[in-house]
Amino acid sequence: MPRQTKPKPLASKAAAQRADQSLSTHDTGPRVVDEVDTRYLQTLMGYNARRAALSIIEVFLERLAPYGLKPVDFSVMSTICHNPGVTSRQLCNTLNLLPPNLVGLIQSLESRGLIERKPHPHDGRAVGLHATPKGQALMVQAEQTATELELEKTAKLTPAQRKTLLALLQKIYL
Amino acid sequence: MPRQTKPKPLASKAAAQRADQSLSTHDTGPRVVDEVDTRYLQTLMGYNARRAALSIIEVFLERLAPYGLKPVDFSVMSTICHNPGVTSRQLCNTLNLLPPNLVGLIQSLESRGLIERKPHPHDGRAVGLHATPKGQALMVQAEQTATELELEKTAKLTPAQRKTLLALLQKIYL
DNA sequence: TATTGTTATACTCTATAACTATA
DNA sequence: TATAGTTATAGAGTATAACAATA
Repeated sequence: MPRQTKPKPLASKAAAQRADQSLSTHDTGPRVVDEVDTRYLQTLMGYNARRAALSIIEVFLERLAPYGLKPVDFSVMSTICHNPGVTSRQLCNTLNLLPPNLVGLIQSLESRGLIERKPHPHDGRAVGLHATPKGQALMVQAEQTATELELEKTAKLTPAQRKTLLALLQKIYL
Repeated sequence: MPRQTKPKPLASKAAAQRADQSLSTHDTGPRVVDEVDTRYLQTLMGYNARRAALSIIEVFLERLAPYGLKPVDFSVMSTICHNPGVTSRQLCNTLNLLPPNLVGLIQSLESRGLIERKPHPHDGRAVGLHATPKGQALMVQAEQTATELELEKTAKLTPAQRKTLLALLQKIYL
C-alpha cells in the first residue's frame, strides 16, 4: 500500500537539457519541463536526510505493523527495554518528544500489557517504566525485523559506508 | 522559540553504567536510570536520518520564517524557479507529495504573487508553473539563507565529509 | 480508458496552556 | 519555586475517495 505517488523513472536521454541552473532566467514564456532538475535541493542536508528518513519509515510502517508499533512506539518501547525504570521525562529528553504526546502512547503500551509502571524509588512524582516479559519478547522480534529492514533499505551501501553514514548523521543532531 | 524540550547534557561520569545492552534482563524490580542508553536506536539509519533531519528543519523553520516559507513551500518554490513551466504532477512525483496537498500550497504562492500559472503548451489538462520576478528575487535570498544555515548545522563535518554524507543519503532514497 | 487538477474530508502528528502532586 | 506527569485542545501535516476536464 503505497502512501505516496511514486516518481516515474526519469528519461535519461533528456539529461542534457538541464544546463542552466541559475535562478534568474528572466524567461516568462510558456515552457515544457522534460526532466525536473533537483540539483540544488540535493545539496541541502535537511532535504536529503528527510527524504532518506521518509523512505525508510515508509517500509518501517509496513513491516512493523504486525507488531502494532509505529516508529515512535518502537523507539519508546526499545528505550524502555534497554533502560528498565526509565521515566517519561527521560524518554522525552532522549527521543525529543513532548510530554503531552507521550501520555497516550504510554497508556496504550500499558493497556496492551507491554509495559508496567512502577513507583520511582526516590522521586514520588516520577514513574519508572518497565517492559513486561510480553513486551520484551515482542521487542526482540520487532528489533530483529527493524534491523533486517534497515539493512535492505541500505543495501546499496557497503558495511563501511553504512557505518560512516551513521556516524556522520550523529555529528549533526547529537 | 524551541519546539521541543531540549535534552539535558549527559553526565559523562555515568557512562560506565551502561554495560549490559541485552534486551531480556529478566529484572522486574524498581530501578533508577542514570543515563539513558540509546545505542541500539543509534544503529538504525531511519532513526538517525530522522533525528538529523528534524534537527536541521527546526532551525530551518526559524530562519526561513521571514520569507514566509516552510520546508515544503521552499522545496516547491525552489523547484519551480529551477524548472520554469513545471507542472503540479511533476512536483508531486519529484518531491514525493500528494496532489491534494499541493493545491492549497500552489494557490497560496500564487496569491502572494510569487508564482504564475500558465496554460501548458501541449496538454490542456496541465498547468505550467512559473516563478514571478518577485518570487525569483525571494528565492535568491531564501536559498542563500538555507545554504548558510545548512553549513552551520553541518559545521562539525569537513567539506569532504559533508559531500560524502549527501551522496550516501541519496543512495538510500533515490 | 487514463491522466491532471481539484474538492471534501478524515486521520495523524505536533504544539501550547494550564492543572495536580511532589521535591 | 521547580519538576513530573497529566488534561484539554488547537494547529499542522498527511491520507483516501470522488469528481470534472482533457488526453
